[in-house]
Amino acid sequence: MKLDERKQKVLLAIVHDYIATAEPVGSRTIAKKYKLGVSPATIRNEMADLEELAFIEQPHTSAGRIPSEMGYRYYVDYLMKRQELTREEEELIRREYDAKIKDVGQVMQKTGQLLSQLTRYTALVLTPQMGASSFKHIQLVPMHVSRAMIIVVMDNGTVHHRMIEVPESITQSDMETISRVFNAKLQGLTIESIKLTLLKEIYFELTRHKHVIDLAMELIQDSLALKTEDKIYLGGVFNMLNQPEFHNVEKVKTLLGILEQESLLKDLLTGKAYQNGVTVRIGKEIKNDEIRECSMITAPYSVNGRKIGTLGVLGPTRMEYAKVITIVEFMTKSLSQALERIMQGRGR
Amino acid sequence: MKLDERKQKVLLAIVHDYIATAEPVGSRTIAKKYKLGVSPATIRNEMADLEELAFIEQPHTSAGRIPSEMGYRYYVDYLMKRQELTREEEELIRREYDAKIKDVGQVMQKTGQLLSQLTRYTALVLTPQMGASSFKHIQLVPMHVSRAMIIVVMDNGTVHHRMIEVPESITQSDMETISRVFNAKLQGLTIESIKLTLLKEIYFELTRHKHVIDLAMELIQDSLALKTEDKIYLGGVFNMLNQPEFHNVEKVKTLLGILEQESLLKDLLTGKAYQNGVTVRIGKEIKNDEIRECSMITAPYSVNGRKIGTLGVLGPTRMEYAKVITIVEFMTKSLSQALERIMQGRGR
DNA sequence: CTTAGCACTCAACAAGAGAGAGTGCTAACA
DNA sequence: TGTTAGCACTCTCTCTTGTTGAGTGCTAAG
Repeated sequence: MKLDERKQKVLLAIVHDYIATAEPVGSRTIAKKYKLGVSPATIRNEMADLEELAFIEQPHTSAGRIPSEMGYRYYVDYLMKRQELTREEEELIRREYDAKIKDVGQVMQKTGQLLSQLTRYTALVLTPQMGASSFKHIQLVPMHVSRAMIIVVMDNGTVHHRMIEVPESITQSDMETISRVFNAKLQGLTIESIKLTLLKEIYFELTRHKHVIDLAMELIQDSLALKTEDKIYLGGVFNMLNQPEFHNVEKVKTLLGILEQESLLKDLLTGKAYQNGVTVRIGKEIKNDEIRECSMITAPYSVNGRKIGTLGVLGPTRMEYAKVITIVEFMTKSLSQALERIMQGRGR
Repeated sequence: MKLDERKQKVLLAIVHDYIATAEPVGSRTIAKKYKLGVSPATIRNEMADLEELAFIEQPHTSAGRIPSEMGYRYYVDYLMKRQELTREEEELIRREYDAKIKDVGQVMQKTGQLLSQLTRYTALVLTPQMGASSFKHIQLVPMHVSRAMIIVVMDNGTVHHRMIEVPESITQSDMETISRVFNAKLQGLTIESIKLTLLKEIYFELTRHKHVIDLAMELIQDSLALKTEDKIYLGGVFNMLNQPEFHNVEKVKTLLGILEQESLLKDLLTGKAYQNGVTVRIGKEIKNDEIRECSMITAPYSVNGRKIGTLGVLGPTRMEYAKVITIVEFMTKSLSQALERIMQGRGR
C-alpha cells in the first residue's frame, strides 16, 4: 500500500506530533507546525482519506487524529529516519560498561539500567543461554573441621560451588585424591555420557569415602543439568509511570502484573520469529491479550557469533521508534562485547 | 499515658475497622459492629475525648475518625494481640524453603517473595554481611588454549572466579605449581597481613609467570576487599497498588522512586537502633521525608547467633500490624535456618 | 484542486443542587 | 453523674446543567 507524497507527509506529521505530545493532532496544528504549504482545510481532506484507509483514527468526533497501529507500522516501515545516538550517549554507554564489571550478573543489570535510562521506557534483558556444557574440573577444599567446599568448573566458564559436611576422618590428601580421580575420569563429559560403569570405577577407587563422593556427584549432576536459569533483568519499570497513558492506576496494575510474570516475559523475548536483527512489534502484533497499547522493540545479542540471548524495550505504542531502535541495536553490540570480555578473560 | 478501658475499646475498634476498610469510622458503625453495649452518642463523647488526646483525628467535619500515628503507636504497644500464623502459612514457608534452594541469592529472593506474598505489602531483604574474611584457597584451572580460570575460595564460604588469558607456554603442571605456592604462602591471611615481603617470595619462586601471578593477585585482592555488596531484594512492590492509599499515580511514583534508591533503603534497614528483635516504625518514626503514610516493620536475622542482615516490610500506616509482626519474626528464623544450611553444608 | 466560511459535535470544566453520613450540642432520663 | 435520644448543622460526594473551545465535515467560491 503506497501513499502519495502529501498523505505521507501528513501521516508523518501526525505520528511525530502525537509521539511528542500524546494529544490528538488537529488539522490546524499540522498546518502551523509542519508547514506543508497548504491550508488546514486541505489537510482535513487528506486526513479524512487517511482515516478511511485506517492509518489514523479519531478518539471522538471533535478531537484531532491519532495514528492507528497500522499507521505506526507504515511509519516504521516506510517513513521513519533512524535517529543516531549522540556522542554523549555513546560515551555514557562505553563508560558504564568499562567500569568495574566483573561478572555476568552485573553486566545484565547494567544493561537493563542503561537501556531504560536511555530510552525512558522499560527494559527487558534475558540472561545468556550458555547451552549444554561439559564437566571440566572439580576441586574439594577443606574448610573448617568436618566441612569442605566442592567446586565444579564447567567448560563454558561457569563455576558452581557448595559447602558440604565431611567425616572428620577425611584428610586434605584424601580430598586431593578424590579430586584427582574425578578429574581424570570425568573431564569433558556431558551428562549423557556419565554412565554407570564410570561411576562404578570411581566408587571402586574411592570406596572409603562414599558419602563425599555422593555429594560431589550430586553437584556435578546439578551443574550439568542446570540450564542457566533464564532470569530476566528489568530496568526502569518506574519510567512507564511518566507516560501519560499510564496515568490511571488500573493500567499500571495490569502492566506491573505482567512484568511480574517471568515466564510470560520469557515467551515475549524468546519467540523464534524475533531472532534476526531488531524486531519491532506494535500493539496487537505482540501476541498477548493483557498487554495493550504497547510496543516492543527487541533484538538478539550474541557471543562469538552465536545468539545466546535477547534484550528489548517495552513502551507505549506511542513510542519514539526512531530513537529506540538505534539504542536497542547499539546495546546488543555493546552487551556482546562486554560478555565476550568477561567470559574469555580478555583485557579490560 | 493510660486510657480507661472503654476508651481503649473504642480506639481498638477504630483501628481495627480502619485497617480493614480504609474508611473513616463513625460512631454508629462502632456501636453496631463492635457491641460495646452503649449507644452511638456515648461513643461520640469518647471519640471527642480521644481526639483531644490526639489518638484519633477527623479528615473533615462530617466524616468519621481515623487513628493518628500516635493512635497506631498506642495500639501496637498496648492493645494489639499477636495474630499467630495459620498452619497453611507455616506449611507454605517450610515447603518453599525446602525446595531446591542452593545458593544465597536464591534464598534472599525467595524470602522477599514469601514475605510479600504473606503480608501483601512490600518486602525488603538485605543481603547478609559476611564480615571480613581471609584467604583460603586458590586454584588455576586450564580451560581452552591460552585461557584459564582462577578460582579463589574465602574462609567464610564465598567463592570468586574469573577467566584470564594465559601465555600458551604455561602448562597444566605450571598452573598446579602456581596454585600450590599461593596456597602454601597465603592461607588464612587477611588483606592487611599480605605484605610485600611475602609477595616477593612468591614472585621469586614463580618468576617465569609474572603475568599470571599478577592476575591471580588481583583477584585475591578483590576478593579480600569485597565487602559482600549489600544488595536489596524487593518483593511485591506491586502489592502496594492494591492499597487504596496508593490509588493516585503521584503517590505511586514517589513510592517507586524511593524503592529504586538502593542506598536510601539500605539506610532504612541498617539503622543501629533497629538491631534488636522486631522493630515497628510508624509514619514519621521512619526518619525520612519522602516516605509518607507508611510504616515499616523490620527485624535482623542471624547466622550462628551473629546478626548479619535485616529484613522488613513496608506498608501503609494502615497496616495489619498484628499479623505482619508475627510474619516478620517467623521469617527471620526461617531465613536464618536456611542460610545456616547453605553456608555450612548441613543436610537438606 | 484548494480554500474560506460556517454549522455542528463533543469532551472538559465549572457551578449548583441534593442526598447522605456523621458530627456536636442540648435536654431528658436512670 | 453518666447515658441516651433528638435535632440542627457541616461537609463531601454525586448528579445535572450550562458553557466554552477545539476540531470537524460540508458547501460553495476561487
